[in-house]
Amino acid sequence: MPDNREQFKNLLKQNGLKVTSQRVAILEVLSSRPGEHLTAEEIYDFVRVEYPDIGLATVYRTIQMLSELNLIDKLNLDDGYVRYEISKFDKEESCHHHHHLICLDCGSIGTFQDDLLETLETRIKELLGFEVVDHEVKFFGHCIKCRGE
Amino acid sequence: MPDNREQFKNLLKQNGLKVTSQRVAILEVLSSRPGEHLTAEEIYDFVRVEYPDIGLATVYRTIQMLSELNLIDKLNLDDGYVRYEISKFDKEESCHHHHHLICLDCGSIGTFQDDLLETLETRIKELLGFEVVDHEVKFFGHCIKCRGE
DNA sequence: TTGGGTGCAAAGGCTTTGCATGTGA
DNA sequence: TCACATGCAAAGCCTTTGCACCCAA
Repeated sequence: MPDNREQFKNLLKQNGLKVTSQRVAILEVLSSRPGEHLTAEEIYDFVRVEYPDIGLATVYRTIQMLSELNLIDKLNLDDGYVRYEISKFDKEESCHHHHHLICLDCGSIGTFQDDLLETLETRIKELLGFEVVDHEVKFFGHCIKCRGE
Repeated sequence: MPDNREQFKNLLKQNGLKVTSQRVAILEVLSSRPGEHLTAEEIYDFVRVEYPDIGLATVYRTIQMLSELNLIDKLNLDDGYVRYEISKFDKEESCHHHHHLICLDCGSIGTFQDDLLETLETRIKELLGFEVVDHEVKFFGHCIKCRGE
């Protein structure tokens, strides 16, 4: 998406960051795979197809930057890898992330959008005085495919 | 709690594991600090007060075992440490864990028990055919203490 | 020109593993 | 006795960092 790419370049400039081919390529890899949850190593492998000379350290550094710019979301499944996916919203609006449905059988990662948690967050604020600004929800279970088998 | 300690010893025996003073001591440390979320290193430091000769590897191995026996729960805050706390239920009943309220200001970790998520889980099953068996929920925000300051 | 970015390799830091010794049952 | 558990140290493994070179602006 050339439009998004322009937005990205502007965002970099706005933050005093330089537009490099590596950064564009890494965002491109993530943008072209929405819903996939890639590890740094996997991103590295995808980017190397176009940029064989890129270093893994650059991937890590760019990932960190993209995360701070809220362009990508982190997902930790406690398997030793941190995974990343492109955010649905480019700006840092008060967007609550979707929930992840992790299949214990095949390892697939589904998603689910819901606003029921806001009820919960209101209740937490009323009962405990804790003001929620973000949340992270993971559901573990069996996906429809694995249940059928 | 001498009663819980007996239960623990029996559980070990039932699983063909030996009752050692190190294992008892480690569970004791976690049992006596409910609601605290200790790293392996912290557990190690506490246990060493009574057992100065214990090895860090033993702590890691015991933690893993306790986790498999569902006696302790894992908590990952993505800060490089995995934390552990004693489970509320000794047996592996269908107990859904409590939610964690993580203060972005002071780092304190509160908890919240709720069953609203079951509604959500029912909806997920109906809409997507995904059968939830466990979940993990973290809320990030500002605790009542930090909000007052 | 010039300060941030990159690649490479080395270092970091939590966790796991190998192995000889120790110890519950 | 003997299989499992422990301690110590080394190895693993993902990630970060140092540094010289490079390149957008």
